[in-house]
Amino acid sequence: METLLTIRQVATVTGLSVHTLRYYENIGLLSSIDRNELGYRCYSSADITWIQFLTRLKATGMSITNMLEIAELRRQGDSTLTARRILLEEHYAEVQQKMMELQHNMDLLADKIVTYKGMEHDYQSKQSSAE
Amino acid sequence: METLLTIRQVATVTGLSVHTLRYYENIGLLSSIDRNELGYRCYSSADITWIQFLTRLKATGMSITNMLEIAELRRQGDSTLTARRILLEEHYAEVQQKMMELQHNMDLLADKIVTYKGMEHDYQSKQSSAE
DNA sequence: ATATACCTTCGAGTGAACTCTAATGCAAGT
DNA sequence: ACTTGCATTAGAGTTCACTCGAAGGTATAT
Repeated sequence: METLLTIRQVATVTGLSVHTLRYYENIGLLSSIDRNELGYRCYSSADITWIQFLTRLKATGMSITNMLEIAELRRQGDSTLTARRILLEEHYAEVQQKMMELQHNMDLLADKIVTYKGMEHDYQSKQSSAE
Repeated sequence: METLLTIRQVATVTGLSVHTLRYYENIGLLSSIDRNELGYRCYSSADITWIQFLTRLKATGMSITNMLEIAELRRQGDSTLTARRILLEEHYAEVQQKMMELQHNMDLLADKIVTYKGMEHDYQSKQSSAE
């Protein structure tokens, strides 16, 4: 028999808040989380895996709207595997592009830091010569 | 005599909107933009350079609050050069850290894409054997 | 003279992604 | 009996960084 987790346990495991887990279910990112006899949510290990996948998409900057699109396709079954894989590949390519642009900006920032060091040196020379 | 730019020209050059330029001035990211006889803003080339620097900080994910801190130090003159440089270095280190984490998540996403391809293959075999 | 195309200010509105509150209920511990 | 600690729902509030609208002024073009 599979161990089922409470919402609080899932929050601890995934790093999401209890609020966020309910929010994700409300908007349709999580579908059909089972309830126990008291109406409490019981998460299966498949649910945890799916939440961790969503977390990874979020960590790479995917919007909730795009995650919803993938969640909706998943609900339709294995016939949508290719469609989902293509969405992931597109997202991957976009993020790679953004990372390259970010690295460029970081290089410019590094240049600026060097410039600052030169200015600090000049400023300190001026201060000491004025003594 | 230096060429001074209108707010619209600055918007075109920097890629920020006219609204955003006024917003930045209101909150203190831009200080003492000169006005002409009609009260219109006249941006100097030093102003443009500063705006482009802010744009770069923004592109690397710096919050407006942190940019304000740097802008405030800049207003106090060259004695704050070292303080500003240290803030930049800290920001740089944080972003490098985030980029490493992002790359890790991207690697996991790439693995997932490979998994999907295997699942697609299995699904297609099953479909054709069921014919 | 009037339309257009700018500019000004202040302050309200937007969208994303949560984040929290209120009202309510159950069930085990002291 | 009552507190604590968890759960439920709907819906309101928050934060960030803009983004826009209203009301009004000025200068050039027709």
